[in-house]
Amino acid sequence: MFRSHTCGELNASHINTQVTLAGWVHKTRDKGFVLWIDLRDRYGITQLVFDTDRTDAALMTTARSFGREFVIQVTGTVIERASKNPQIPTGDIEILVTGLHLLNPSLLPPFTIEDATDGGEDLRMKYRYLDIRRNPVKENLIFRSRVTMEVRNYLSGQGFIEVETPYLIKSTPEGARDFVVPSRMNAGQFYALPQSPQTFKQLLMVGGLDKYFQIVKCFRDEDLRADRQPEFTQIDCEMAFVEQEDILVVFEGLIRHVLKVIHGTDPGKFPRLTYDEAMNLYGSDKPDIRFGMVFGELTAYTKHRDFDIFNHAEFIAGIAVPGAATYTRKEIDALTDWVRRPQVGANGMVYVRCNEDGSFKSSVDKYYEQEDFNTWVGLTGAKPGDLICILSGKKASVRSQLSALRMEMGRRLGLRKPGEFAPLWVLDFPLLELDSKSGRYHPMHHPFTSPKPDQMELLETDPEAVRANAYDLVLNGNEVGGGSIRIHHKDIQAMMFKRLGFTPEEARAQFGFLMDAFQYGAPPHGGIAFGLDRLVAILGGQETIRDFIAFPKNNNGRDVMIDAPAVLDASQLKELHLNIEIDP
RNA sequence: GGUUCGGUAGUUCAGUUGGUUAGAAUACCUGCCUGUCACGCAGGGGGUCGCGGGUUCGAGUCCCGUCCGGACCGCCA
Repeated sequence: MFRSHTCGELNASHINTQVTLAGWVHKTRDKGFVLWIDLRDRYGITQLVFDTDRTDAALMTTARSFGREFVIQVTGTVIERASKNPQIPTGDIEILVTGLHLLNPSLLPPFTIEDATDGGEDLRMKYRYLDIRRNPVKENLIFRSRVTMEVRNYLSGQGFIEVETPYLIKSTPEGARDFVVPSRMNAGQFYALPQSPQTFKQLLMVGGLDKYFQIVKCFRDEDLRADRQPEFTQIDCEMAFVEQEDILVVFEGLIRHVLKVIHGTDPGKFPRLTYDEAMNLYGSDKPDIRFGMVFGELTAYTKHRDFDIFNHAEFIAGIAVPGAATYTRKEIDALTDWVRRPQVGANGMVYVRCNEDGSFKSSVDKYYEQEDFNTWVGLTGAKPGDLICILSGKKASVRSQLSALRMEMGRRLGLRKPGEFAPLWVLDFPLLELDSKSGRYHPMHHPFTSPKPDQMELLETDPEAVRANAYDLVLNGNEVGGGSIRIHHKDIQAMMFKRLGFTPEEARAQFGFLMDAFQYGAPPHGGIAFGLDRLVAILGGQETIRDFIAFPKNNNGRDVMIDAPAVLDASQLKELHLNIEIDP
């Protein structure tokens, strides 16, 4: 028996029992006459004690020789501490050690194994196995496991079955870039790793499985972010014989179940906004609705004076930042610089200070009258003490810039509270987007998404006006899930590919298997997929998903621990029929 | 592809206008310490200032290039 107890479970009720523990030497405190070792494992820390009165001298010498992160096994008696530590669960007791066994020594770790480690990100990733010993990372991984378990519990309870779909599939030029895998047995041919199991789950519906889910790795060869990894996990779901409302109800239930079990909270029925409403109110299709600052559109109320910038702008909108009227000129200038950064891209910012006495101070005082400001106050919902920030320009640009400003001010004012969860559905997404570079339409969700039934003919006359049976689940300003009711008729799917610029031959080559399947009694179906990494990070109140992934990749898609990706040796390349030339 | 911040002791960082022997904290080592738990006290070791080039009497500091890391824009059906 390696251990009789863990390092987290002993307390006063165990006093006088003989125990065997195993774990890592977390910290040693040597007072000369007495020596303590904090022994750590996954479950907690238990204090070992050695002293000159009660401990064999040789044993004490051995204990002194142990360094940080040595793995040891100890036997001893649980005794009451002379001075207790109320900070930790095991703080009432300690182990008077009678036997000591070194299981494995350790090199000195390159950073401290503590909650507030001195290690930087890069170093922690290189020695991730040490990083995982730290509470914050360990707790996140345990948290993820709990969330995943609850997802399985809920979906299983709803009659879903988990089916695995293949990882080695076929590349398609649509959407994100594929990771590809060369085929040794088929010279010159490549598999692609799935960006999602989309077509397979639809085929499972044709197969009659009715309610499917899978917690599955997906792969996208695109640039990374704090909340984006090249391989990530989705909760992938599909149902047959459903319409949109059925999906919303089932998966709203999933999120509410998880929130209830994990956090003991229930946000109630989720609010719903159409895409158009979300864009008008928040300038974003994934608004954080934990706070207000909704957009006031001022375009029609700014054109009657001599202010050229507004007179020439396509779109003018403002938000009322609560309590920010006290901002100094310097602070407002800094804010203006912030929105002018290339990442935001505004040309400038007009402000109106709404003073407590009802007067206004604005950067456009010489062009506009008090009555104009009163109109703007009405449109933005500003209160005395607020600062109205106004951006102007192209409609799409102003929306994204003002949304960025809104999120930033929400953050600065502490309105984006980590423990608060504000989910909502965003519905009725546009089916298609015009790609300005290629001049082609591409699907906003994916090419299997069904248009609203009454808008089929618009597909030819006004494609951008067509709305889809597509929906996103948004949580605290993040898209955590998205899905749609799919096309299940071959003819409609063919028409969609045509609209997207596929020739019939291309459509057949890439998705013939799907359209064939649709001819054999495909049921109406739809589904949704949740980004598990992001969902877990948000539920855990954190911004970055990396510490919810055991072995994440860095900004450049590298695993710095195993040093991947790496070059292949010549024999391996030959076997794969590959001849590599690197672009200079 | 781009913007931006950073790279100095094992680690996290400071380093002024370019000027003496590059500092602090922490970690580590040694000694002391009768109840610690962020233990304390005294002492000690520890540096190719990412790399290459340039300017200069003199470069951690300025310039150019490059590599590495973080955040972001594009991208992510």
